[in-house]
Amino acid sequence: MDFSEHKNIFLQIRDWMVDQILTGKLQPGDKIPSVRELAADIEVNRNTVMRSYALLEEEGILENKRGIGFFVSLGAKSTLLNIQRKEFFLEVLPPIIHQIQVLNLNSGDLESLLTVIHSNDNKYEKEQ
Amino acid sequence: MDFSEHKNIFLQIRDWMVDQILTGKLQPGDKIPSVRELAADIEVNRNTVMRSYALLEEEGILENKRGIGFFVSLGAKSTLLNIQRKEFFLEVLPPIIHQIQVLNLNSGDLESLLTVIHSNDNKYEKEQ
DNA sequence: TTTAGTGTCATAATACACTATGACACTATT
DNA sequence: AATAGTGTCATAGTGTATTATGACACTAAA
Repeated sequence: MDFSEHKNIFLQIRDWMVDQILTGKLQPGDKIPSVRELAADIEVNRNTVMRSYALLEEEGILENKRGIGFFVSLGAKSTLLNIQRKEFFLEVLPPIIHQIQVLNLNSGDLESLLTVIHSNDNKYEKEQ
Repeated sequence: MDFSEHKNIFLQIRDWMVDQILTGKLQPGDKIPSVRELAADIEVNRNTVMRSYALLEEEGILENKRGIGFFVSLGAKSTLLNIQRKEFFLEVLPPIIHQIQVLNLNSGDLESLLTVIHSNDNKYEKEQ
């Protein structure tokens, strides 16, 4: 994991974990790397990882078994879809739309974006 | 101007100034608010505004006349289009596309986005 | 019971964004 | 010449993210 200059590390760790779950690389019920292990892996302090995990636990994404470790909660996927969709529509999309207007980007410029959107139109299971 | 939690203030000021220029609210050649004036307006320290202005000057967006103030440079608009478009395609768009895939958002969900894109298809002056 | 692995808490140190403030050089105006 | 408005620089203080490290309670397995 490589960190961005301008966003807090503990939030980037949280986002990375969220992505792992939403893409299915981590399944509900799975044990996730221990605080110390992940910290060593990504060369970050234990306390920083702990802060990310605590945040995810507060959000209902992770569960904690004392002395054992953190696990992906059973409802994590649907909870995350709600949280992330809400954030996307409220926080992410509006400035993006504004940027597209201001930079005057058209269908040709955003071909890759349109392709992805239309491929989602053809998926059967909208929710799981 | 209201500031986001998780991004440096001096960068948000820079982004706001960029937006003012790209939307035409500030024109090339215009004098922009003095360091002290803007700082007072948005209730931020002089040094923070100074840092934003210095960054914009370094990027070729602003020019400085000693003892007088900062002005929007003549080439600011095309310079900004280059900078912001490059950043959009390299830094902004890829994670957005990834989010749309992961959250399985389709044309219906992103109607407002598609509307803007297609309205840009019908504009005559692609560059100015 | 011992050992190793978990999370958790506390403390101190470092880095940096931001603030607060004063001082100075330059420019335009009076 | 005096004044007010510009940017600029320096200094010190504050808040907070991050690091570094040690200690402790809990759990599982040897």
